[in-house]
Amino acid sequence: MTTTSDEGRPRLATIAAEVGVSVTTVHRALFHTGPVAAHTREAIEASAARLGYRPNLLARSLAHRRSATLGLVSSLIGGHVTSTIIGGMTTSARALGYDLMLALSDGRSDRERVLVEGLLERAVDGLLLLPVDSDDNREHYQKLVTQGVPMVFVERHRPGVTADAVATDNVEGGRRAGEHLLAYGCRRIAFLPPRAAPGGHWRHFVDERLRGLNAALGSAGAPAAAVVGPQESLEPVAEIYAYQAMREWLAAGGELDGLFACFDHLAHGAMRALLESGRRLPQDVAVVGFDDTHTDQVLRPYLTSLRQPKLEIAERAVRRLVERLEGDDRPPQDTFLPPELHVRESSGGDPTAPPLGEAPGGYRA
Amino acid sequence: MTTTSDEGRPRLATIAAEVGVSVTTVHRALFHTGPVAAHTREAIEASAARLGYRPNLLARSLAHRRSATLGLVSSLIGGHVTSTIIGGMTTSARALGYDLMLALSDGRSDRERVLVEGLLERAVDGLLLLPVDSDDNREHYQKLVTQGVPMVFVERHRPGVTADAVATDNVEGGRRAGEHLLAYGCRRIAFLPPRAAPGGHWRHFVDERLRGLNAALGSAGAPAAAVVGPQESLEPVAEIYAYQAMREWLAAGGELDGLFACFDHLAHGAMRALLESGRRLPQDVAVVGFDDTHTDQVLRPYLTSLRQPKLEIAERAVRRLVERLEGDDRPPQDTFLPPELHVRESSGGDPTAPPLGEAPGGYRA
DNA sequence: CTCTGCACTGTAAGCGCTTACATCGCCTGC
DNA sequence: GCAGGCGATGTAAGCGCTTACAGTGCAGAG
Repeated sequence: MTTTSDEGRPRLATIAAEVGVSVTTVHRALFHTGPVAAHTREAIEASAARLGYRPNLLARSLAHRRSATLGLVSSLIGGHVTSTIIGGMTTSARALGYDLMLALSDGRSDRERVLVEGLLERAVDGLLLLPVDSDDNREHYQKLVTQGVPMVFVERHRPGVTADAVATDNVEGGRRAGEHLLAYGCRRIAFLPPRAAPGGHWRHFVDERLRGLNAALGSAGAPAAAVVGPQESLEPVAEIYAYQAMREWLAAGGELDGLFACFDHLAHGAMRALLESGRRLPQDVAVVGFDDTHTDQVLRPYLTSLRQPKLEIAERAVRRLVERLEGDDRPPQDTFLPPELHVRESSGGDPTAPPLGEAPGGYRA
Repeated sequence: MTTTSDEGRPRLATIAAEVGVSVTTVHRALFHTGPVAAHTREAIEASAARLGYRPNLLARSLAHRRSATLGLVSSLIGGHVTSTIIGGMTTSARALGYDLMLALSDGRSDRERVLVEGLLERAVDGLLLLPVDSDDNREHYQKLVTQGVPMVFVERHRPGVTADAVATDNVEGGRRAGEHLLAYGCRRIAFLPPRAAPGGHWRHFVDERLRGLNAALGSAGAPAAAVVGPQESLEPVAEIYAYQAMREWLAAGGELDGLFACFDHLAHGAMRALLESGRRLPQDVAVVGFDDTHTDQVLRPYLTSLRQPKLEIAERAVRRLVERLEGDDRPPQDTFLPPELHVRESSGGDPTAPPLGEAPGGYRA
């Protein structure tokens, strides 16, 4: 069970023996934690270099009662947004002297609990949470909060847990989408949510974005958005689900001149269905998505989309957590950052504006 | 610097004191490492449960000289393939009792070295490496190998390092693409590599895929593939780069009836340029990509693509590493897994086969 | 010339868990 | 009735690093 790499791994004692001083002195020399005579220090540093000494952070952590490690629990990792945020957090954390330990729940809330416990056993100093978007673990998280485990929720609804959160302002995103579609002249605006995922995964996202949309419509005196369904589907690929849902909805007599899709993948599938139905985009239907993926700039018509400030979210979440670790005990706080609207061809933006070159005014299949 | 959550955290000694036995006995009871009288065990378990005892894995690791943690160093995380593989590895690792510690180099090889050192200081038992695809760190890795650090390279070329590797068989992928295009009737086949990335990032991928392609062409007596350029570009988004490169190449008189793009994002951009040039896909030009992203099934024409066995790669890499940790010392081995070719509309596949419904035979912009 | 102070070094007691070794009954076998 | 064995428990010495507490010796102050 012992890794071969540990066999003769040098430690402080190895150097101490070589140089002929105490372990304490070696420690002081290498970690600058006390005065050491110049020649002693040199001898120690030389010995350390020659032996290829590498401190054992496990031991340091044990002694310090601090591991300089943050636990990261995420329900998913594959998506553009999530993976960018996770990447940003590892980078931000490292800049502050912390490393990240990654645990993926694959969307299962029972597993999530186990993973969190595992991270705590590993003595992470705090938790960054992108959990499953369900209420199953509310009590568990709240209990950890009362136990004093520092945690920050990232891009997720916190089901009644008194902890910090940093997230995109989805309501504001919905509002901006709505205002934009209204300004473009749309009057019959539809909303396309994802399929009802097992466990209610995206529920809060969806609710918030729809709420913002309807807020905008409402204050302009426009009717509330129609919701494109059916949402019960077994199709797991968002694009395909959206294509099917939009087709069925249109076939059932759905009418619209504007569409806000809950995220880009859905918009892409829906646009395909709209184009195939003979509608022109954006003349007949203007479309707005959410996430601002690269595909938006390749798939015609170029998709108008809301872009989350992903790296800023990552950076703020990590910073907030580290502040907590370092003693800040202000009451937990929500930080909502508004997404940026990028107007493109699909909702009347300049079709030549995207980098892929000129194109005809409207776009048809 | 002490996290608040550590204050009164129960330890073995806490339970021992409560129950009135020695720490050793508590240890034996909780970790089933020796005989304990039934009533003693019950009392200990009850106490542990009431106190919410959570073992400190740091201490265990220190004593065991084994952390049950694998270090994962990746140059990137955002992409579909990489993030799926990383997700698969965390899952596979956990199934074998290991956790993953994630470090991202952002494509900088100097940083990569630092990250690897950091992970080793954290006493990870072994390394999973998806490093920058350059030779900069060859010596460093080789030195670690000689020091006995167990490591497995994943989806990456190992520049002369005697360690295990698990990766897609890119040469075979290129060959399959070539054979497929030939069978479809293509005679003037072009290859679209990514822009020359700073640091030569994708170089080995690219070389291998091209080599396979040309191998297929060669054994069929066809001329070698033309390489679409210019590859010097500052455009970082692959789709956009590909669009521009293909346009320029066509404008400069490039001719082709088949295209193998080094990965799907490139194919998407290139197809846009081909369609805008008036060519029909696949009648005038058949296109094959690599990665099998979801976009392939939304963007018309649906793209023929090679799919890496991502989860199998993840699983095998982790398994190989764990085998090493547990004493297997067979000589390092390369495992290459062939990608699956998924034939779709862009190279003559049934245009109705993809899930998005029927479509006309050819496709034009 | 003694005293204070500081630069330098060492000793030892942890951090929380592990484990080799020792102890003490008590049961079984002859 | 006693050796041997085994079950149940304890003692203590680590794992590698940290740190409070003590020492040295030597400078400069008084």
